Amino acid sequence: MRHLSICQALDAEELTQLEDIASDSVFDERAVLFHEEDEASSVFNLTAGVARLIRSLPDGRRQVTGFALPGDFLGLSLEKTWRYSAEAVTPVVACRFRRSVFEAFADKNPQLIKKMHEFASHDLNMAQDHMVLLGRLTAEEKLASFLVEMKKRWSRIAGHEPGLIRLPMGRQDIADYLGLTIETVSRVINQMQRDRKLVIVPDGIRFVDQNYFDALAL
Amino acid sequence: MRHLSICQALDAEELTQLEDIASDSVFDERAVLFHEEDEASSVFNLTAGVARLIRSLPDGRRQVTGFALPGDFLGLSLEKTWRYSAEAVTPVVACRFRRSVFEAFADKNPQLIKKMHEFASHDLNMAQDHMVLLGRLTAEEKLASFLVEMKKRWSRIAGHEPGLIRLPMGRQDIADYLGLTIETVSRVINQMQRDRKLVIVPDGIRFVDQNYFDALAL
DNA sequence: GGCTGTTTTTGATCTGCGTCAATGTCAGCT
DNA sequence: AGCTGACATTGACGCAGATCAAAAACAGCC
Repeated sequence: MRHLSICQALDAEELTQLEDIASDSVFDERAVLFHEEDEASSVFNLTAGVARLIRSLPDGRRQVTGFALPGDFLGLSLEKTWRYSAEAVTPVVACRFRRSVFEAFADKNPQLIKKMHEFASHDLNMAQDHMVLLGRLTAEEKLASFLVEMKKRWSRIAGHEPGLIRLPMGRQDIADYLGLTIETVSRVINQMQRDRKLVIVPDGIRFVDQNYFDALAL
Repeated sequence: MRHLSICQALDAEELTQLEDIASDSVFDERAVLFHEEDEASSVFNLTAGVARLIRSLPDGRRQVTGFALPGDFLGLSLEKTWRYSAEAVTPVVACRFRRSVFEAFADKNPQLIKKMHEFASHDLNMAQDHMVLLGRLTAEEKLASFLVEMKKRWSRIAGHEPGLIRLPMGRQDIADYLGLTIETVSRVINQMQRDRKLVIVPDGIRFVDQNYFDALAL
């Protein structure tokens, strides 16, 4: 468990204690990390891979509320049940804490709770950005915003290839994230390629005309 | 400052201290409580009235990310700048804390921070619900969900008239909340009235066919 | 009451994106 | 290499909701 960002709040001894209550879990592609409405008995910190966070409607319609990348936390809200499902888009390695232990630990470390609150506030901002995207942007603007977001997020992750925007999730996941259909996602991305705004490469895309994306993105 | 829900976390003495750093502010209809990107120098707790929370795009498109009702807090994320604007939909009375003082107080009361984190987690859930609404529901489902939500929220507020669903915000605000146009909001609500699902009354609506709404709402 | 500005409703028309359907592409397997 | 199943792309068409335009309802205010 190296480089656990939330642990800025802790001193060396506390960090050792936290490591003691953690264990690594590995998930295959498509595996379910946890399911909406199940009891939330764990807190996760993604170490490697990408997961999609999903809310489903009874009739099968899905909204992907976000993608979890290495370094991201799941379950910091400490609610009794999960409010969304998480599924591995690629093979995933996650550092896992038993919820009860993590909570007891947090109760003794006010700085950790404050850090958790900062993370939650950040997620809330992201969620509000995404509401604007879903409610008010066109399909083209949605795709541009998504690609710019992914570029920003990958650039923060050590070992990424600059210039390459990895898109390990499928078109259907992108569509469900942006409130579009798979066909519209495919059409818009391919139109952007025809217009020389980007090139599609294995496992992702590359920007050709960064200005175009900056002008369109939220 | 009566019945400040977050103060469950505090004992009597602490509560007195918190009251000492609070002052009441009054806002006329349409007044701006604070503006997106301004320095967040206050924390608010609505005492009376309704406010809309807004994110705006450079070209004037708006997304209403939420409505604040009596009892709701604004600014608990303790970020340096506001990420959205708040405007009074009706005259508003708010209990106001100077941010620096509130933050210093919170740092000495871990239970208060934990409570703030619970509030933020709840807001995050609401935001995720709203993403599903914006991304995947039809206009009719959006309106039904909105009305059911307002019914639930008013019913928690002392002194409301049961059965009446107050809608103090205008049609444009509802449209910007649901990712629709004002015309579509008007058409759908009036169609529901023609179909005897609800009746439009001064300052709001009343459900006639509760089952219809329960079946449609998220 | 009548005047004025604002908001809501209603109607006619248009269009961006969804739907339906077919074809193409690629990875893994034998 | 050829087969198979999953996923992506492309095309034709349709429709939910947007846009444009006008009328109606309403709230202040003198």
